[in-house]
Order: sequence, then C-alpha cells, then structure tokens
Amino acid sequence: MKDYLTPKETADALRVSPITVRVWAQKGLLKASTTAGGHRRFERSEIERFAREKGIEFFQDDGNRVLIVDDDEDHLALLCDVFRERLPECEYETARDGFEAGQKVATFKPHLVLLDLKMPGVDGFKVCRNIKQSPETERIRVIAMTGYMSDDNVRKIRYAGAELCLEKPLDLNRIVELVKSYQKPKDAMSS
Amino acid sequence: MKDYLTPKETADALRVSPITVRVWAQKGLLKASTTAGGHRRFERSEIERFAREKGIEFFQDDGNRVLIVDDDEDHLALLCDVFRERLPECEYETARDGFEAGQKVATFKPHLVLLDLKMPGVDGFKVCRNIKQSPETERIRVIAMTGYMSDDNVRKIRYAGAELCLEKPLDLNRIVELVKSYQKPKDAMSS
DNA sequence: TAACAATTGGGTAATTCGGGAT
DNA sequence: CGTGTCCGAATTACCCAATTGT
Repeated sequence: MKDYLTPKETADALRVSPITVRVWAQKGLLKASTTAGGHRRFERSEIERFAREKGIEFFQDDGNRVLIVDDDEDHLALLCDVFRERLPECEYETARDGFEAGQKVATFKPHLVLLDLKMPGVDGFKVCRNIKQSPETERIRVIAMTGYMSDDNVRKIRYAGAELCLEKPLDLNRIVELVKSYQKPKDAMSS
Repeated sequence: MKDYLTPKETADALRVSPITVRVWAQKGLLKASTTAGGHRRFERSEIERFAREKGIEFFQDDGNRVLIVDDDEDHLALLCDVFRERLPECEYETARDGFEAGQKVATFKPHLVLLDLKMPGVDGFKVCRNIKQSPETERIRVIAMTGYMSDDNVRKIRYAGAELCLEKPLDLNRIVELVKSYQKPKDAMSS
C-alpha cells in the first residue's frame, strides 16, 4: 500500500475536484511534496489530518485488507492460498513475528488481523493489546487462533480485545465465512 | 547494504511510477548502469544528486531520529531523559516490545535504533535481523545493549547486522558520544 | 536445470498536472 | 468557497517479449 497519493487520488478520497485539491495545496492548507517534474504528492497521514481537521470523511478505505500473523511458514502459506482462492477480492499480507506484525499493521493498514497466539518468543496477546490500545489501530478486528483452547487463553485474548478465538486445526470453511462476514460493510451509515 | 537501486525501488523513493523513472533515464536526466540483460541499476548517490538538483526533499532527512527499544519502563525513561538533555537536536521515540518496534520503525523512520537484547518474549536479534533484511530499513544503524556480554551474544548480534554491542549498565557518557558520532553527517560532498 | 512470479524495457497513446485568468 | 476551461508539460497506461531472483 502506497504511503502517498497523487492529486487525483487525493481528490477522489476527499470527494472533491482535483482543482480544489490544487487550490488547497497552493494555500498551504494541505502540505505536499513534489516530484522532480513539479507534480504534487500527498502523504496519507497528511490527508487524514486535513480531513479530521475539516470534519470531512477520508474515503480511501476501499478494498478489504487481511493481515495473517503466524510464525509457521507452512501454515501461513496454506492460509494465504486458501484465502486468495476463496476470497480473491481481499488483499493479503503476512507477518512471522511481532516486529513484522507491527510493521505491516502500520504500513498495510489491515481491516482484519488473523493472529496465531502460539508463537515462541512472540506474545500474541501483547500484539492484540497493542493493536487495541492505539486510537490509530483500535478499529482493526482481531481473530485469534490457538492450538490450546483453554478457558484461560480464551478469557485472556478476549480481554485483550480480540473479536473471537478459533481452535486449531482450523475449520477452513468456517474461517473463510468468518472473514467474509467481517468484510467492510457496503453501507457505511455514519449517523 | 546495497549501493544500487532497481527501477522500482528508485520509483518508490522518488514517489513516481517506474515508467517515469525509465523516461528520465532515457532522457539522460538520471544516470544509470545496466545489467547484462539490459535492465537499469541506479546508484544511491546519483539519485540523491538528482533529487537535490530538482530541489525535492527526497527523504525529509532533516533531523536525526533515534528509536530506543527496551522493555524496562524505567530504563527507557532514563535513557530518554539523558538523551533529550544531552542531545536535544535529535528526536526520540520508544518501543517496549517487538510489535511496537516494528510500528515505530515503519512510521518514525529512525536513523538509529538503540536495541536492548534482553527482553523476555522479544527476540532482539530477530528485530535486528528484520531491520537489516528489508531494503526499506537496512540503512538504519543498530546499537545493541545487553547485560550478558558473552562472546556468543556479541557474535550473534554482529552477525544480525548491528553496528556494535554495548554492555549494561551503560556508560552514559560513552553512549551519548556514540549516538552523536552516528548523527547524519553534515557534509555530503559527492564530487 | 526447470519453473514461476514479479519486474523491466521499448514505443505510442491516453491521462493527469500546474498555473493563471475567469 | 468550490469548480470549469485552456495549454504546454509531466506522468502514466497499455502492449509483449525478455530479464531477474528464488
């Protein structure tokens, strides 16, 4: 996912004409960098700031992005393949440890995280808590996956903010249906 | 660390499509060497020259950013305070675990990471390796800190790509001097 | 070595951009 | 305040065979 937008993309995202975006940029309301040829580029974060300030909506959130976090390479590949085939309309990214998960959450901005809890050296609970604690990421849904479905585990992960906890081995049909049901709703009633 | 960039990497750095980079290369605006198969490779210094000549801040590399990674809240606060007082010209961010470290590396884009290796549930070696493996972050310097300065630890962290490894408790004067010495050089004479 | 996905180069056409006056 | 139009220039899309990296 690019971290910058062209003027037209920015205009589409703010539901405004490109000319208006240009004027805003000229007035300095919307900070921009420029390409070598003088065309403007806008940082995603800057547009978010501007939209928040003006109280308008930022419509760049098309597409459903799913981040799969698992330290088992094979398991990761399997999940990816299944999802890509069954839900090709989503984008997928993967992470093998906490660091990667943090990077991908920050750059890929997933709507949904499939989180394996059983990673040696990586605390899945902590990852979940981190996601849910920051205002920037708290709206990301988290589905936990664990091989040890103890009451304690379930309580802890729900407390950490996960939507639900699945037991491994996974019922692939079920999880595909779940992810489908967590896709971004088409009617975004805000009132 | 690679000293050349592919067209796509160059395009990302200059916030432009690969096609545009190709056009620039064809016009001779951007000097490039070619592989045996005819694909272009761009030197980092050449890209910097081009960016400077066109007057674009191609990475807003004004300011020196330091990320401090430590799971000990007190230690973290202490280091932060010391640095803020002794090196007020730098910006500082903190991370308490791998996830946060990933997030901060992606968003804060530090030039230097002070990395504590002794974090339960967080593998500092892995964090270092992650940073050094990705082209986006490989240029970030890493200074490791450990309470257990065994030969094995030192070897491992150097192998993971860290610049050096310090023993805790830290010599604060020394580490301040070190960070100072790792600041962005002011004279980037290219000719 | 073979296979495979992602990237690249080349050329032309289409789109988008910035600026300014309106 | 947001937008349409004109123009020259910058950027990108599209085609497809070849290259690269794993």
